[in-house]
Amino acid sequence: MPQPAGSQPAGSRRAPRKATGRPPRISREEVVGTARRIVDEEGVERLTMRRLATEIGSTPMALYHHVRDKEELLVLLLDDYAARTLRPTEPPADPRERVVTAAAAIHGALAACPWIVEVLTGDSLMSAHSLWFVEQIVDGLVACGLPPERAVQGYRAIWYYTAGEIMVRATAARRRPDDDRPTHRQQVFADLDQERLPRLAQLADRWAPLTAQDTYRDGLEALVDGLLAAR
Amino acid sequence: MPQPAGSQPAGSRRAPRKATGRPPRISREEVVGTARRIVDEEGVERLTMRRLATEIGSTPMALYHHVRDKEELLVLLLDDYAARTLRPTEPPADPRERVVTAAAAIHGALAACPWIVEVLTGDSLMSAHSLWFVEQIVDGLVACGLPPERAVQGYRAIWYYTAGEIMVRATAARRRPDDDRPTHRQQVFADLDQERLPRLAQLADRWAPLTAQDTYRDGLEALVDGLLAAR
DNA sequence: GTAAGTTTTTGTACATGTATAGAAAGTAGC
DNA sequence: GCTACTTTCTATACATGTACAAAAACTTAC
Repeated sequence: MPQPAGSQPAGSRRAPRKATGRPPRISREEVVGTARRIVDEEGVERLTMRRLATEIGSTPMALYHHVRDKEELLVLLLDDYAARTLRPTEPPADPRERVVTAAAAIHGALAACPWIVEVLTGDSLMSAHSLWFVEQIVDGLVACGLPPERAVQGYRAIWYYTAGEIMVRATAARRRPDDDRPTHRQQVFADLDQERLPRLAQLADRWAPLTAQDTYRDGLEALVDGLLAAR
Repeated sequence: MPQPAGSQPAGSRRAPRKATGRPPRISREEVVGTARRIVDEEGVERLTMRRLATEIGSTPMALYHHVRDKEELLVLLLDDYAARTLRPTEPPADPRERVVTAAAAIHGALAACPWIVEVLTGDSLMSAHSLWFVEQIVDGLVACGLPPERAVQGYRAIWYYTAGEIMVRATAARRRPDDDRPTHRQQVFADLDQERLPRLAQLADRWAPLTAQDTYRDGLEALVDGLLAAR
C-alpha cells in the first residue's frame, strides 16, 4: 500500500532518523504549487497529469506517489485557495448576523473560484481553513437559542443551499460559448401547456432575467430566519 | 452541422415526404432505451458508449448522430426516469403544504436515483415531466401572498437547497467501500483547535451521527417558512 | 441510366486518467 | 563488500469519450 507521503509517522517527533528508501525528487508541495500555477494561468481544463508531470520535469505516474488521484489534487488546490482567500474577520456582535456573514463569506470565496464544482463534494468544505467559518455559523445558531443538534442541522441546511447555488451557477457558466443549440430551459418553456401550467406560462418571458439575478443572500436570510423560528 | 435527428422539421406537418439521405438503422429511442436497461441492470458506471454500441449492434460513433454526447444521453435518461416515477398527485389545499409536498416529491425521486449527480446541472430539473411540480411550488408561493417575482426567487432557493442536498448525499454514498483511508472530515476533526473552535470541538463526536440523519424535510420547511415571512 | 446532394454509419486516431510491473536509489545489518 | 528491505520513479498498457474523414445508402434532378 503506497503510503501517500507528506505526513511522516507522527509518533516519534524527535530523532528524525534518516529516511529509508529512494529519496524523493519531487514533493507534494511542488505538485500542488505547480498545479496551482497552471490553473491560475490557463484554467483548470488545461491541468492534466501529463502536463503537470512534464512541467515539473517528471513522469505522470510519479505524481501518484504524492497525490492519490486527480480529485485529491483538486481538493488540495481548493484548500490552498481557501487558505489564501478566506481570512477570518471581526465577527458581528449580533449572532444572526454572524451566521449570515460567515455563510456569505464562504459563498463568496467559492463563487469566485469557478472550477471547484468538479470537487464540490460533501467533505470539500471541511478543509481546515474554512472551519473557522463553520464555527461561526454553528456558534451563531446556538447563540440564537437553538440546541446544539439543531444548530448542526441548521449548518447543514445552509451548506446544502450554498453548495447547490454554487453548483447551479457554475454549471450555467460552463456552457460552451459557441453552443448555439437552445437551452433545455428555452426548449421547455417554448411549448408550455397554458392549461396545466398557468403560473409558469404567465412567467415564461420573465423567467430568464429573474433567474439571472443573484439572490443568494435573500435566500440565505430567509433560510436562517426559518431555522431560527421555533417550530 | 449534424442535426440531431428525432424532431423532424416542424413546419410541414402533413405531406410526410420521403426522408432524404441514408435511412437510419438505429433510433434515439433505441439508444436511450438500451442505455436505460444497462443502467438499471448494472449501474451507471457500466454505461459506456462502446458497450452501448455493441449492445445495440452498431458502432460507438453512430450513437453520436442521435445524442450530442454522453451527457445529453444521461439527461435523457434522467428525463425518462422522471417521466416514469414523478406522477402528479392531488395537491393539498393549503398552499404552503403544496409547496412542501411538491418539493419533497422532486427530492424523493432524485434521491432514489443515485447516479444523477453526474447530470445534476442547472437545467436538469427543467425537464418537461417535472414542470408540474415546479408549477405547484411557484403557484403555492403566490397563493401564500408572495408577488410572482419573489415566488420565482423562492422556487430557486428551494431548488438550490434540494440540489445541494442530493449532491452531498450522492457524493457521500459514492465513496468506494474499500476506501480505508480516513475521511477528510475525520482527518480534520481529529485535530481540532479547542481554543479557536470550541463549538466544533464540543460537537466533534456527535458530528458524524448528526450528519447521517436525513433532515431534508426539516430544512425545507424552515426555508419555506422563512421565504413566506415578509421581510 | 448518371450526377449531385443529404443523412447515417464506419474506421481510425488522439488525449486523458490511471493500473501494473519492474527498475532505481537509498538505508540497515552483516 | 553483499543482501534484504523500503520508497520513489519509469515504462508500458488499457479503457474511455469523442474528433475527423471517408464510405454507404438513400432521394431527387436531369
